[in-house]
Amino acid sequence: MEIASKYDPHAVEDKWYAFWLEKKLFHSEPDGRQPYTVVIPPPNVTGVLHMGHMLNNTIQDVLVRRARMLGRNACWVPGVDHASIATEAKVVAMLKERGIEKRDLTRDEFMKYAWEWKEKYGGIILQQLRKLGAGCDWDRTAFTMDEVRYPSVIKVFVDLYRKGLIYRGARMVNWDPKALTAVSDEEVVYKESHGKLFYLRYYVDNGAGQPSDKYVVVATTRPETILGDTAVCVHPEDERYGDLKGKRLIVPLVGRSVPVIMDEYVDREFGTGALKITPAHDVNDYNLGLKYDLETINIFNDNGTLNEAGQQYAGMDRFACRKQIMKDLEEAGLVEKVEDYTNKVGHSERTDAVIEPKLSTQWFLRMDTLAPKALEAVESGRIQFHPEKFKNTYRHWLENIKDWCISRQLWWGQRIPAYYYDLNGHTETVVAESAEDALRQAREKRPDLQAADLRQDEDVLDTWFSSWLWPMSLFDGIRNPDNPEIKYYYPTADLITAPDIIFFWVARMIMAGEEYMGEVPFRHVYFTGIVRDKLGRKMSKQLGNSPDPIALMEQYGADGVRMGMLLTAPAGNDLPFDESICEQGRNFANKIWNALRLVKGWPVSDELKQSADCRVSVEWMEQRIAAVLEEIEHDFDAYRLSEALMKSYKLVWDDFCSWYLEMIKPAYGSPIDRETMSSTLDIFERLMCMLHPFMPFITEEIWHLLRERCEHASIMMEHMPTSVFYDQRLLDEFATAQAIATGVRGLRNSRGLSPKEPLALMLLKHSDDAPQCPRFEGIVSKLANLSSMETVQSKPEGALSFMVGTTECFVPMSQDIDREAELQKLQADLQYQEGFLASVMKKLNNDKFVNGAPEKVVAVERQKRADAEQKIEAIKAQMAALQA
RNA sequence: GGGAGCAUAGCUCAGCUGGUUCAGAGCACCUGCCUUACAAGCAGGGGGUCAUUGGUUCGAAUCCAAUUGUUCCCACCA
Repeated sequence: MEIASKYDPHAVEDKWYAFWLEKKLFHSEPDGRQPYTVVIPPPNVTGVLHMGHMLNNTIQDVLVRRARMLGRNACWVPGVDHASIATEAKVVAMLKERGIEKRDLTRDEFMKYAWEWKEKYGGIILQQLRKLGAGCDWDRTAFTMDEVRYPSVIKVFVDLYRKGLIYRGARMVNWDPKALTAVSDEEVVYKESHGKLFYLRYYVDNGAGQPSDKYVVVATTRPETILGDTAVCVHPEDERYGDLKGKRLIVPLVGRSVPVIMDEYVDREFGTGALKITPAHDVNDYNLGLKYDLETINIFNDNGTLNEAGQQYAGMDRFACRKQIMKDLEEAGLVEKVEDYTNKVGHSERTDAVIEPKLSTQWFLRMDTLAPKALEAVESGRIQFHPEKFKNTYRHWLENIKDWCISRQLWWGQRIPAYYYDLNGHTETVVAESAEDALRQAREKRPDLQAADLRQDEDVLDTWFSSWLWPMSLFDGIRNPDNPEIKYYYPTADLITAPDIIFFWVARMIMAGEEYMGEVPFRHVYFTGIVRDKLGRKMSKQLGNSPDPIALMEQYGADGVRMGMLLTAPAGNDLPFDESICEQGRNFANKIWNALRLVKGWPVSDELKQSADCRVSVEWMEQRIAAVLEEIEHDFDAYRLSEALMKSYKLVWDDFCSWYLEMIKPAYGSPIDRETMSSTLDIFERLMCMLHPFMPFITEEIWHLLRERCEHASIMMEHMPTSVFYDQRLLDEFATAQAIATGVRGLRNSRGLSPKEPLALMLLKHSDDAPQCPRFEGIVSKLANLSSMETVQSKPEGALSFMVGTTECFVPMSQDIDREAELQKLQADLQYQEGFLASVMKKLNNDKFVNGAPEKVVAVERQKRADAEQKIEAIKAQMAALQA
């Protein structure tokens, strides 16, 4: 069989992914096995694959493939999120390009366009995940607005409303004037902004609503909001303003007379210590407004322009108005001074528009009963976070949680199932799963009501209000809580997500799970890090610093990219991404490939009997695998995936390729015996199984090339090797053999001796220490190219030496050796050993140590002393021999 | 302003309940090799006062405190 010397992932990857799909190997149905369920964090339907997805989904795939090979019924459910704001923004932009304005469309017309857009462009990311090798059960692909998920969301809304957990209220919300919707606190990003602090004069009311000659200076960053001022506040203990008590002030330009209120909220140190109060446009002012029963004057339209309350400024944009009003204030002589000022201004995460605090009617979900349960689930350990440090963040948030604003002023999403109608001149509300149901309910109060008299709420629900149900709604557990699927697959096993959505999503899923299933939605949460560029910056479209994952996989192979990313990404640690890490993955794939070439290139002989060297080599490799498996299992238990991968990597590259294959390798052209070959294929297979979760494609390919397989066979369905008892003494013995071989190679290297020239090796036998690797002597001879290996009673003349432990090893030289160089080496060695001995002696001469430390520790130190003394003696003897 | 985390080799990180896993790994680097599996490779090698300063202890990378630096989260004083 002719096998190319370089591994080519392209054909291999496409071939096997198609095979897995065709054989439906990712598909799961409930059965008698223990389930292992993972739900994908649903990417935005508008999304395209980025590096964060790569990392996140690779981890999920590793866990799912491993669980399946460990005999569990693995089910990884994929899906996408409708992403209200992001998608609606895209559709609006698309329509705009076609000359259509959203405001000219009816809701139904708009939704038709939106669904068309979704069908055409949505979910590209799911296709891209296939390239990565993601073994999702595609038959279960879900969408947060599909025919199962949509009604589930509505059902939950109605239910929570009936339980009294959902209410409608006037609240100060974060208004996005561009998207024309309220956004949650979590969707506001504060950015440093260089602005001005304006000092304005508020004249004291003379009692008749006219300015007197006295004035108070008030500092503000937003002079345009004076139009909505309804009070000025000072600290009650501020002597500067003591005489203002009970007075009124005239708002500059506006001419309105407003009261002076006194409240400790005011920071006397800031500005002038006098604060203007605009209850409609500032959260804190709003609260003060409530406290002092102040008038609320809303001066803005929803799009951020001034409304009629803005008087002569009506219709202007808020920022244009700010300039104009400053000009007018200057002209009126009402400006005391202007300072440069840097503060943080809230921006909309989605549209980047400056957030406008706005008083509006929104729907809220109460958190006071839901939050404590979610906190308990994590505190009690029913859910474990990896790494654990995120518990702190989680706790802090839940302990200070505010009610969740769940309404959004958009069309793309689940429309809030609240209906309004007139009853005796005021508006009544009914909440119901359908219009028919709402009508039925409403008729109980107003029997003559017609369907056309009911008006459904215009708003939709926050997208997270659908995603928080994801682990349940995927199995239709909301509508049919007793169905066999939800009973089998819930709770899911592991959730893999990024820490930035711990509040948006993780905490809320826990709440929903507790509320609707009475059980947590998952047992473990694995938080990935954030993928950054080499400079430590977050990857973003704007910076253009994000590599195209598809192109990367083209270049390095999906396995290479997966391996490279995982190797450098311990849980919770940010990943500074550099293409070179993919190179390491690609190189590893190539290494495995070439190991296959070597093994498959050997002719096999049935006559040849297995040599003792080969037998012990096989034995060693098997023991070694068992030992590493034990470590890897611990790593997986602790979710240390990168450690597990690194150990697998070294097992294959170092132990298997660099040692084992060299040990059993027949002389060129000679055959290998059947038994060793067969064991080697077994070992190779086992290694491929171990690697398969990390590198699914190449392992499947090689597994098929190693032996004839039946048409339906796949490595995916093989059993993952598990650790068994292993003989540590054999492993130790081999470590000694390795040390000897390495010592000889080092000697050759430093003295420029050819590896082709066979050398004789002598081990100096001390009193009763036998040669330390009896079973591997033949192998050492082969690996180090020794002509002989013997134990001697005394030091040979004219030999180079090195030490393995306390055993001196000699290689006699025919030609003269460079005495000067050898002496120098020995001298350095001597110095080190003497220093080491001194540090040991310091301890042993310390009575407190000898008496205070455990017997075992002291014994170890004594052994160290003995070893060091022996080594020093040996070195000195060698030096003496050289100088003789 | 409040809170949490981190600081070990050039880079990314291990290092569990203080003591032979105590100073480690991978990559990068240096030297020598195109040795018929692999130069995407082989063999060998150098490199760290474990951020700083104190403390506890017979003994500290490991425990405690302070300092410095750094990251993240929360709040958002107009």
